[in-house]
Amino acid sequence: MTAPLRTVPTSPLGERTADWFRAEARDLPWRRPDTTPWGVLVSEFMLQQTPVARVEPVWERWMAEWPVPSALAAASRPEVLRAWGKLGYPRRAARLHEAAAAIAAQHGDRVPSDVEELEALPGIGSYTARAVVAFGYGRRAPVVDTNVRRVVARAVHGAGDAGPARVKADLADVDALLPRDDSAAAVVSAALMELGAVICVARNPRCGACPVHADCAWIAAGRPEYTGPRRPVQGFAGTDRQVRGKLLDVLRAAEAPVPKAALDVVWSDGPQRDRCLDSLLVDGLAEQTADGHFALGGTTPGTTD
DNA sequence: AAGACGTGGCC
DNA sequence: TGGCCAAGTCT
Repeated sequence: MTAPLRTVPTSPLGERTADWFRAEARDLPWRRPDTTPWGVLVSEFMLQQTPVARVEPVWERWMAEWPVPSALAAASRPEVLRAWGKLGYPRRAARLHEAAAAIAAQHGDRVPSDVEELEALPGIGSYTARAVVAFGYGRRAPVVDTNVRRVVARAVHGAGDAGPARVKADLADVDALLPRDDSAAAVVSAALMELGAVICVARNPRCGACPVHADCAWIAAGRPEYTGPRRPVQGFAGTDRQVRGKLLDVLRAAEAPVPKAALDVVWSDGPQRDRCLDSLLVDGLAEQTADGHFALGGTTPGTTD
């Protein structure tokens, strides 16, 4: 091999993180070499705002039951919601169900490998689209999630934490860390996320074990504390979110449609309860049967025309 | 463009 | 104990 005429711009940060990742990456089921892009897509839906440990068992069962998009598309909405279990944010399950139907019907049962096509699917935004391109197809794509934003904020910018998203600038920051080569870039993308997930964590980062501590702008600056604006922590107790959760919990456990009285017992505030039940109907997570009972369900993809 | 949207574990 | 946090998306 001849040496390149011009030095390829490389990032020590990206390369060292990738080396560390190749040696230390967690053995997660969706990282197995035989995982399909569909398996990656399912994992990304489940991992949105949800810890790895809770996702693992659900992902295993899900992929055994629905190994291809068309299989999920053929399932009923109640089946899908029960399989989702208590992962949280059940609208994700509904959107994954709808995305599967679209992939089966419009993409020949093959998960798109193009960012724009992916983002056109329900429940898939900037992060998930690029994660599928990188981890499902081994292609170069800047993957920006909360972990990566924190790593970049610290290691590159020397700040204590990331602050509010700056979508374009964040993408550019990460893009600058990726090598040109597709598969090498995909490894760096996974590696940056892993670093943020296990080493460069939000509280008590493990800088002593960090593969890039020598290149870290935050350490160089003396690990200054983050002073910028914090996203307000969302309350939960007493919110519609909690009530919806309780309602759905009853419907998930029920083998047959339940009378409204079975739902009334989970929350004493009547108006709030009714509002939440209605929102579940609107979201396609619950449905009312002809005899006025309630059940898991709602719009099933493919049944409308 | 803030705020809604579940659930549970950790310190 | 209770705030904080966990691979976001949508409106």
